[in-house]
Amino acid sequence: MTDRDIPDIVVGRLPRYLQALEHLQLSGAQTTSSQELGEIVGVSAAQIRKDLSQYGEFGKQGKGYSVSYLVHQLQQILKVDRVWPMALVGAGNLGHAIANYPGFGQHGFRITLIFDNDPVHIGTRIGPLTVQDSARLVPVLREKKIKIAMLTVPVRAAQSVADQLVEAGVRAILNYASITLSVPDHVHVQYIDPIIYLQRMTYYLD
Amino acid sequence: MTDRDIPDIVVGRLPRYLQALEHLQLSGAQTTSSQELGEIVGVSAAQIRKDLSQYGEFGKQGKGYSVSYLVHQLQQILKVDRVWPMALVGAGNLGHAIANYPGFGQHGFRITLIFDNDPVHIGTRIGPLTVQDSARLVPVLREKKIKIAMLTVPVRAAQSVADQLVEAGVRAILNYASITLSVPDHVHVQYIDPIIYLQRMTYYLD
DNA sequence: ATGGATTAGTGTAAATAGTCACAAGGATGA
DNA sequence: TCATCCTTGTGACTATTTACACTAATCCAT
Repeated sequence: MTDRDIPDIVVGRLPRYLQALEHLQLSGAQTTSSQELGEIVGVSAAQIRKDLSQYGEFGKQGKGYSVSYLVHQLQQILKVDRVWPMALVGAGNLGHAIANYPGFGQHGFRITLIFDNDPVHIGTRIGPLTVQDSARLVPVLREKKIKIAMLTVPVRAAQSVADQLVEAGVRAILNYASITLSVPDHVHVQYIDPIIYLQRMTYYLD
Repeated sequence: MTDRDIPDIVVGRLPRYLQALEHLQLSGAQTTSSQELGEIVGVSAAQIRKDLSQYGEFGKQGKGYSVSYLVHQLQQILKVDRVWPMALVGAGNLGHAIANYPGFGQHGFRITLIFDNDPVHIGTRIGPLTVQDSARLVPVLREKKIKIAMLTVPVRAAQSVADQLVEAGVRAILNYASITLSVPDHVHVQYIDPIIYLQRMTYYLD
């Protein structure tokens, strides 16, 4: 079902479909169509149908898609039909904001560990968690079998922390530091850098 | 020079080249090559040469690129060779973290206005700025000719705030709310939603 | 029941993006 | 000076992605 040869660009759209479907669900919609969904996410109806057809037949001709069923299917495809424990490395300003953001838990992503290398932060509490010393990062992540980590450390520390995450068996890194990380092929990295996005938009301004 | 028919996907890579070049600059490098740059950002050397060739000839055969010259050129192309005043709408947790992040200023993006509609926040200070009532958003942004805004409001408010931003003449929105915004063609939107990125990675996990 | 309207899934064509390989320009060292 | 080594810029080619158009299934109003 989830063959590896489905292009990454298709995979990248699935979470946006899911997001829109969950909003539809909240607003009480029972069914939707590729047309409607496409208008919400700004993608052509044909594109959505083709993307979904990579994984099966989820709709009914003449009727559309059952919202709850499609939500369920997409959750399975994206493997978010379970709870993912995550580690957060970096307990600075951004780290705190992220640790306190309820959206992760609402979508099955649970921050279970927070690390920092600064003695000022180590031992302090953020919500229900205590900030641990980064020195113990590798053994702890290994033992807890953590597969996902978020990186909110300064640029100068990012690559070295990433190396440790890889060593600890982490397979997915959400990187907030403004640097391209070098990791093995089996590790996935996604970048969140507001500057990059802003520069991408100023290009089009006068 | 900056023709509109240069594909968006090319434009999207330019900020990453610039980021890498600025790091090279900090580490003291005088020149670089498409080869080296490609290794840093994880893109083929030919891709980089082709992307840059859309805008001119910036390198020297046999020698490579002058780092500082290419930085300068990319800054011009991306229009970040100036200071952009920005508005921040939403003074919650995330809004505070963003307002206090020094990276924006370091790259020529200056947050000059902060808005919120919650009386709890209105009037409070964040750094040198006072949080203003969202009710005054449109006239104030118009008067100050603000072209870029960052959105850190709850999902339920995001579209309505976006509509106001458009009305106020904003041309670029960096949206942190997990919803696809509907805006006119002349307004650019970039999305920062960690859940989307995480789901994109869990797909590839076991 | 029936005809018209709707909508999914899909094969094919078109458009877009990326890779490759090479000519040409410039640097370097004997 | 001249031969060799680098590295850019680019045209041709390949691969990928998107759009289009059509069939078949379903719904709904009459």
